[in-house]
Amino acid sequence: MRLVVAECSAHYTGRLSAHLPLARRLIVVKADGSVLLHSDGGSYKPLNWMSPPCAMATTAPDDVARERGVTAVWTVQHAKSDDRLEIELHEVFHDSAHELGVDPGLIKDGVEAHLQEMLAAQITLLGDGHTLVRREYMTAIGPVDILAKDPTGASVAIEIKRRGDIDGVEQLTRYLDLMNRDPLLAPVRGIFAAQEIKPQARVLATDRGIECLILDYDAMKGVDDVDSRLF
Amino acid sequence: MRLVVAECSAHYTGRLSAHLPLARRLIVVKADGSVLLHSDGGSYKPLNWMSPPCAMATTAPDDVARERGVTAVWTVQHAKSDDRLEIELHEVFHDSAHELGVDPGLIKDGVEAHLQEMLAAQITLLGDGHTLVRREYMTAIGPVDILAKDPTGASVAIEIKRRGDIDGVEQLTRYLDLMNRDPLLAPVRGIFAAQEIKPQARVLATDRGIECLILDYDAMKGVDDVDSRLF
DNA sequence: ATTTCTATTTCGAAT
DNA sequence: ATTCGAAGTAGAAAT
Repeated sequence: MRLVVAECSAHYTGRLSAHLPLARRLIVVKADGSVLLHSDGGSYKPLNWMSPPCAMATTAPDDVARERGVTAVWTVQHAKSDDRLEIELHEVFHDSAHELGVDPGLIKDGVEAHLQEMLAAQITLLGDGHTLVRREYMTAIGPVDILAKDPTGASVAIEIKRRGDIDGVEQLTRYLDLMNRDPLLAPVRGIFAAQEIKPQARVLATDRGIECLILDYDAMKGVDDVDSRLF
Repeated sequence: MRLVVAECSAHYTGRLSAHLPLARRLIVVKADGSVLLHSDGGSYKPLNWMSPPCAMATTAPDDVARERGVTAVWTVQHAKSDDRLEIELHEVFHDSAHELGVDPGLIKDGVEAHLQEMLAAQITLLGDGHTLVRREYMTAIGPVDILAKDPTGASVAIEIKRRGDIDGVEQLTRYLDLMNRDPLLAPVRGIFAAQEIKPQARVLATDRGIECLILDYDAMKGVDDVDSRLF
């Protein structure tokens, strides 16, 4: 990994064209050839970048560029597309190289799958008397997150999202349309369950007779932990 | 901006929990307090990070940690949420600070808006005899990208995307449902136009009687440039 | 300020 | 290898 702090400008052409005016920035050249151009603010997204696989060519500036104070030109070309990033370096304030080796990578936990597990284990959150039929109930157009039965024995299809927006309602609607054509299942009621449900999604769901359920991750996790401790 | 290359491990808790095992990495601390943890590969996304606004506290390791080779602990706490990133530093190979100043920012061009402009200007791409009614035709649930008329005088609603996927078809379907209830407009035909259309989206569109149109950005841009040159 | 939508999205899983 | 959905999405535009 090479770290360069320099006054520079940049030009990207590919999916779109973009220009970065002259300013002092951090340039990171990774071991795989990818390049990041970072300013001293914003978030983790660079101002400009080139993803691997790509290769960098360093050339001397032409006379016109040298007049403008350019000391070197880096052309980073993507290997598979015609994406290209051209960086004009002016004054260089820092330049160092470091051997980092391969990274073992990130280990995460706590996402949609976990919500599904916990709701399946705490199915009475739907109301007393509800029972779990199964998770990932398979239909012709894909798996429904949870299939349950309500106290009267009627089927309930549940779609789970971390953030409930309109797409999730559309998805559940397609499942319900299909499942309600199956005489062995029909009538199937729908529940849209998420940690947060956007107003537009709630309106659409309600309009289609789909119930909305807010999932409290921490509360469910608490119950889950208590359950685990009982063993 | 501070650049540190060090052997380190990290722990994030917030929207999820994640752990980063001990390895040599680049740590960037930006002027606004945000922190990025980069490995020597992958894409522009850091392995772990903290977005602004946030604050970093440096503490000495406890005895147990010092036994493990920890030389310092950085705790980065988000100012508005309870997101927290904890970095345990072991051996430090590089540590430097740089004044970068405010960045003028990126200037881009060539996106969906441009596709819409060009298609409006080259409306006969829909077929000879088509005429433009207007761009951003307003309906109760939002603006349709382009409203046109075909050679028979029938209305045509066009939804434009750079990448056409199932959501865009759903969106156009909602517009068509609504517009076809208006006796002054009905019948309204739909065209789904995009630089690329995913197979699933094409199937859904076709099933709903919506025509698919692939937009060739470069070809349209060429025509656009020629048009411009005529002035 | 809040919501919605796009992205040079990136990333991972499933097909 | 593709396709599809989720993201600690981030960032911009519209409300």
